[in-house]
Amino acid sequence: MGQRTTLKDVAREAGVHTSTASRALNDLTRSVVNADTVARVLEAADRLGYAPHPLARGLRTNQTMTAGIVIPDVENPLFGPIIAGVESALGEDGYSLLIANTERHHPDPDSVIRTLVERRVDGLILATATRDDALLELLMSRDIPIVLVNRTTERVDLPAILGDDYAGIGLAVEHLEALGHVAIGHVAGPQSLSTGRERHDAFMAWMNKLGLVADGSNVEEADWFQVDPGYVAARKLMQRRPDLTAIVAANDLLALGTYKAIRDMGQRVGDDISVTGYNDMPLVDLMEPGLTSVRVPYREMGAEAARRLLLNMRSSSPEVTEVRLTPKLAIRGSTGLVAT
Amino acid sequence: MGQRTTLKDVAREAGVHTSTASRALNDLTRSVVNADTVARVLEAADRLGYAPHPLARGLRTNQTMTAGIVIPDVENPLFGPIIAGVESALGEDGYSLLIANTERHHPDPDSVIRTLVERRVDGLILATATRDDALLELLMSRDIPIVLVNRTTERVDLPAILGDDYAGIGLAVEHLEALGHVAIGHVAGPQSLSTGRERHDAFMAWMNKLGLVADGSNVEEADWFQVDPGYVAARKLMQRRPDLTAIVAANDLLALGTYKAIRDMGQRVGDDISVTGYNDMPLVDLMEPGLTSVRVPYREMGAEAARRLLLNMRSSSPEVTEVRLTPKLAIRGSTGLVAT
DNA sequence: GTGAAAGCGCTAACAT
DNA sequence: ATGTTAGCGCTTTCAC
Repeated sequence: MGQRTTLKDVAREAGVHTSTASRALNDLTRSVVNADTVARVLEAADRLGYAPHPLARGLRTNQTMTAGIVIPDVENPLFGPIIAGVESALGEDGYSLLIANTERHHPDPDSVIRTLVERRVDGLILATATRDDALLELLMSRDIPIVLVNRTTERVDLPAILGDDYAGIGLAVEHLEALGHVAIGHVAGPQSLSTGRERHDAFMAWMNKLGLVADGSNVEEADWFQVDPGYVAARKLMQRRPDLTAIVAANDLLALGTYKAIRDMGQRVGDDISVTGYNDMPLVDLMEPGLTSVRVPYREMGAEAARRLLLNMRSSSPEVTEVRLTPKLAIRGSTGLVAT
Repeated sequence: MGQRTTLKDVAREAGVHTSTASRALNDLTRSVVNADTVARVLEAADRLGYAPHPLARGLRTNQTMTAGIVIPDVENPLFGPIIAGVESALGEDGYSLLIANTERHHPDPDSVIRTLVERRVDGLILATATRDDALLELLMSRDIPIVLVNRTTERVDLPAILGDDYAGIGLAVEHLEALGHVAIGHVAGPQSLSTGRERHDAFMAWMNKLGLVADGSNVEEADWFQVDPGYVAARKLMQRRPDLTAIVAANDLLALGTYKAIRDMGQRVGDDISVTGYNDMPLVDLMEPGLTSVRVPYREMGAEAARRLLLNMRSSSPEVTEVRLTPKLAIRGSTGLVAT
């Protein structure tokens, strides 16, 4: 109830000056203090249940010991694991996580980041595909360490922790090819997003690599990473190329839209036309048939981003490496041997 | 790059003392300052891009302008909307949100909350079912305003924003009864969680209210809110009561487990046995058949919790009201007329 | 209506 | 090895 115990209380209790108590409590300066003074201070701190005031400390040291994460859409289940990974890795170093949600159609998405900056976060993790605007300038001019996660942008000289979409799409295409599929189509995501574009490019590259035909007629772009756009795109694709026996979708929602389109055309998913998704979202294993999907280690991605951020916050010459995490393929009923 | 502009800079620029600048910048004290002095200060602040240092201010005012939210499992898609609602409502009042994840099987779940308390959050939203331990004492002794969200506990004198499970289960049972179902079973959630218990009690109450038999033989408890425990419980239930034509599951995952069990026994979901879920998670509409489910306004729940918290942080006599938000029923293919 | 001065709790440069 | 002192940037008495 009453006042919280301060360093002064601890110092008085241990019979030393506050500065000595401060030094004794700090790992880095402890060595300079007499061993049994340290013991006395620690004991007093412990007994009084002392916890340093983060604001006072931060004001002095110019660090808040918080990082911020900017999420484009917290309601997307994708970000849960990322947040969990970030929070957990930051926590190990005593950092806390401030969360900011940039809803779609947010009036001023930048204000969200600005708020974080004004909060004096020590670092920032951006899960938003950052566009090339003044915002990045602001951030970099403030010398706030930044790590991108999941999506990246063109222009940047920023560290990014990403899924290896090239490898992931490769898993899907190779799996289909091994099942005998030759006429394989791609329901692509919006090419304005790095994930959409990269998966598309990877698809083309793998098709070529495996000697399969990819002339552009077997690709259709969806407007948005959602079920309905996936349905629309898949329909177009199948009407143009009725010979396709397999479709690689750029994410799970597009794949589920593709399910619908396949059924609409009187075909069976997995038997007549194989489908693969991307992300392995919760519940896609329970669809009928279960969706074969590329699983991206999102939690690990978040943790890795946090670790990179911690490193760069400490270092004066931050590394800008791009890390690609290796995905796995979860094979289920939506893919099967090519119909003969 | 260089130093950030401080209040001192603004004051100098406006030709006034820092204290005057402070008063001019603060909504509450502005009235006491000469109108054109205010204008001069505001202009200077604007021109210099001044943003107050939250740590300095917080140290002085003893407020951090942050709230914390404790989530039992960020990876559960349920919490995305809650977080979004909280963050958005807090943001409107200038508060930021610190997130803390208590994974299941976390070695020391309390340490998570303790961290938040040491961070001096101004308020706390708990989405965890708080057990009756010393922790709550700590929190209440610190006079930190708390709001529970989604789950509640027995003992407490704490405000809580919850779904109206009684009404929600009522929607499901009445819907089934209207379809002609009489022999209705319940796959219950863990009775140790408030949601599990409340939905169970609501089920019994509604069955009685509608004059349907609920003798306990038509209820089976699942160990955990997951698909497999749901499967196990549903199987047991159907073996004991082969006459059931409908099953109300305590959440969507249990309902999907029930799907499996129904199929295992050679029956068809929706045609032979109707199933309802609870929560209306993403993708359950795309299951085959689409799951009829009780939709809880989680985003609104989060927003409401944040608003209550803001109120209680301001007030010296916090309200401890419990708010129940009204759910809706999303009707899909998993429920149909009783087989004749 | 405005300025002067103190102080929130801590750390760090300087002195001893 | 410890104490003294100053100050991070702000708000808020208290004077005038």
